Amino acid sequence: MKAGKLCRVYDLLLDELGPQYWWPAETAFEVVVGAILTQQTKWTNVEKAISGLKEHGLMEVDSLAGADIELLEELVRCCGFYRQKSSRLKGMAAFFADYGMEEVFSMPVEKLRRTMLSLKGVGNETADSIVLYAAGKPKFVIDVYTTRMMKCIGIEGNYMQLQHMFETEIPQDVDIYKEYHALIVEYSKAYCGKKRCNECILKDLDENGY
DNA sequence: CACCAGGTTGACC
DNA sequence: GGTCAACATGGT
Repeated sequence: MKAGKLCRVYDLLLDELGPQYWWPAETAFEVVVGAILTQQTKWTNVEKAISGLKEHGLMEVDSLAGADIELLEELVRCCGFYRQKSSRLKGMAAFFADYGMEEVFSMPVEKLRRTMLSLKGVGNETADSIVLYAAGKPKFVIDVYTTRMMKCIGIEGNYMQLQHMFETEIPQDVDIYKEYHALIVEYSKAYCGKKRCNECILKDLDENGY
């Protein structure tokens, strides 16, 4: 890609794993729903909830906004935090029903980010996932895997610091942002335990000439 | 049986 | 402006 450390890591991850083509979803709205559901739970649980929502015709703005809260709780229970997630999904849908998803997603990146952050249940990571993967705008998503991997190659910082670093050191490209985040997650899940985190990435960089 | 998962929130320094 | 328990289920 280029010469910086972050670019070399990207090249290594892409070579080892190949493109991931995130986010797995049929529609932009499904990305938003998945982004809330996947918080602190495994994706397999989210898939179950999503298929249940689809079976009940709730994977669309208006129907989800008007859904019965007890039915929602039942459908998303497999994702944990079901009381919070059910009401937050409904609140999110109500917001998009009011303002229109097209209208909202056409806002400039930073304004869209702030708007998403104003929703209950949407913090930094979820907001950025929505901006990048649902609205298709350039925002780099930081998560626990990213923080851990950066720490292991000698880079520490809070969410906004790490995000700023990524956004200034790699090309500002939506597809690269999408792939990079996905690659970090998949690499971490595949090769790195909770403790010995990403020690291996340093070895890989050296041994493979990145 | 203990621990973790593609976090966020509100309370409290 | 940081830290921390609470939120909850399902898999290993």
